[in-house]
Amino acid sequence: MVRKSGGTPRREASLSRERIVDASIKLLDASGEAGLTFRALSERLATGPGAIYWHVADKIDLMTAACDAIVERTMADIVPGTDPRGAIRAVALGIFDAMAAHPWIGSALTMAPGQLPAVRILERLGQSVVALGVPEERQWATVSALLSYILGVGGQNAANMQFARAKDIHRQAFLAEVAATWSALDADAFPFTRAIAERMSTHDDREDFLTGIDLILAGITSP
Amino acid sequence: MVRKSGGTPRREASLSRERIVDASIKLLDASGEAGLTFRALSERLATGPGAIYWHVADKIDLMTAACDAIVERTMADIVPGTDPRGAIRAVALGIFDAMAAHPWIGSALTMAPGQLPAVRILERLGQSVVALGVPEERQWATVSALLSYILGVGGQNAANMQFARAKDIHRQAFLAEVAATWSALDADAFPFTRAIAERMSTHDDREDFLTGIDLILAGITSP
DNA sequence: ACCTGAACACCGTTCAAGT
DNA sequence: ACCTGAACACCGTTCAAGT
Repeated sequence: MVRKSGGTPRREASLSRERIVDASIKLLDASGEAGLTFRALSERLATGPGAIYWHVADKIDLMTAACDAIVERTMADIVPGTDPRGAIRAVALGIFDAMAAHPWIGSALTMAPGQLPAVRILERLGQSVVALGVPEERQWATVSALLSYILGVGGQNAANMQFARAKDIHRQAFLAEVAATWSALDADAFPFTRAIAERMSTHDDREDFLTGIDLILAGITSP
Repeated sequence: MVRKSGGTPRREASLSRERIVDASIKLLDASGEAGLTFRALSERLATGPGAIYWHVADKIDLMTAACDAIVERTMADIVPGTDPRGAIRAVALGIFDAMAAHPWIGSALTMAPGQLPAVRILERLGQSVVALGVPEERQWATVSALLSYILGVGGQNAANMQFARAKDIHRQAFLAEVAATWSALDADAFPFTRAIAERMSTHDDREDFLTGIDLILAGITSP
C-alpha cells in the first residue's frame, strides 16, 4: 500500500477521519444527538478531545460527515430502476427507512443545508425529475419541493424521537400522549385537531409519508 | 382588577411569563437561537437566571412559548376567505413570511412536535382540507403532508440563516457560496446539481415555496 | 408566592507542549 | 505530522436562602 505521505504504514489503532466518523455513528445510534460529545468520543477512541480536531473541523463537520456516510450507503443500496416515478419513491423511502434506523440524520440533514448529504438526495431526485419530463424552468421548484418535504418529515421524526428519549418513553407512548393532549383541546377552536386525534393511532407513518410523495408526484404530472 | 391570588396589584416591573416571552422574542430576533440564553435573558430582565424558572419549565418550553406567540399573531392576521384553496395558500404564505421575519421559529416548530404552535397551523390547514372535500380516511395524510412540507422549508430556512450568521455573511452571499460549491462537484456524479447551480440565483424562495404548496394542492384534487 | 445568585455538571473549542 | 490534556469561556439547571 503506497501513501504519498510516506512509507510507514499506519498503526491500526491510529486516528483517522474514518475511524472518528464510525465511532460517532455508533455513539449517535446508541444515545442520540446528545450522546455525541467530544469527550465521549475521545474516550471511546482512547485519545484526548484535542486530537479529534486534527481530523475534523468542528461538531457540525463531524455530524455532517456521519450523516453523509449513512446517506451514501442508502443511495448506493437503491437499484436504479427505469421508471422515474418509481425511482423517486425508492429514494424517498430509502431516506425514510434510514431515518427510522438513525433518527439523528434528520437534524443533521437540516443542520447542513447545501452540504454533501442533502446534495446526494437532491441529485437523485433531480435526475428522476428530468427523466419525468418536467420543463427546465420548473425543475428547481419541483426538486426543491420534494426535498423540503422529505427533510420536513425527517426533522419531525428526529424531534419526536428526541422528545420520547428525553422522557424515556417509546415512540408509541409518545404518540398516545400527543393524541391525549389534542383530545383535550378547546372544542370550538380546534375541531379538526380533536377529530383527527382519535384516528391518529390507526395510521402508519411510512404509508403516510409515501402518500405525501405521491401527492407531490401527482401534482407534478397534473395539468 | 381582581386576582384570585390576592388583592395586591403587581408592580409593573415584576416578572411574568408574558414579559419573559416578550424579552425572549427580542433576543431571538436580534441574535438568533444562540442569542437566547438564561443569562442574557435574566440580564435583560434585571433578575437572576433562577427567577425565570419560576415562570418557565425549561428552555424548550420558553422557545415553544415564544414561537407560539408569533404563530398565534400570524394566524390571527389571516383573513378567513371562503375558498379553501386560497385559505391553505394564505396560511402557508403567512408562516413563510413569519419565518422570514423570525427565522428561529423554524427550528422551534420542529423542536416541539405536537405542541401548540404546530397545532395552530395543523388546525387551519385541516379545516380547509375538510372544506376541500377530501374524504375522511385521507385527511390526516393530506394535512400531514402540507405541514411537513411547510416545516421542512422552515427548517431549511432557519438552518440557512444560522449558517450565514455564523459566518457573518448575508443570505445572498451564502446562496452564492452554495452555488459555487455545487458547480465544483464531480460532473459525472452530480450532473443535475451542477446544472441547477447556475440557475439557482434567478429564483425567488417565496415563489418556489408557493409552487410546492400548489403541487401538493394539485395532487390533492387530481384523480 | 416569588426572587436571588452561587454552585453544579456539563458543553465545544483552543493551545502550549510533547513525540 | 499528529497527539496530549489542561484550560477557557461558556451553557442549562438546581437549590438553599432570602423577602
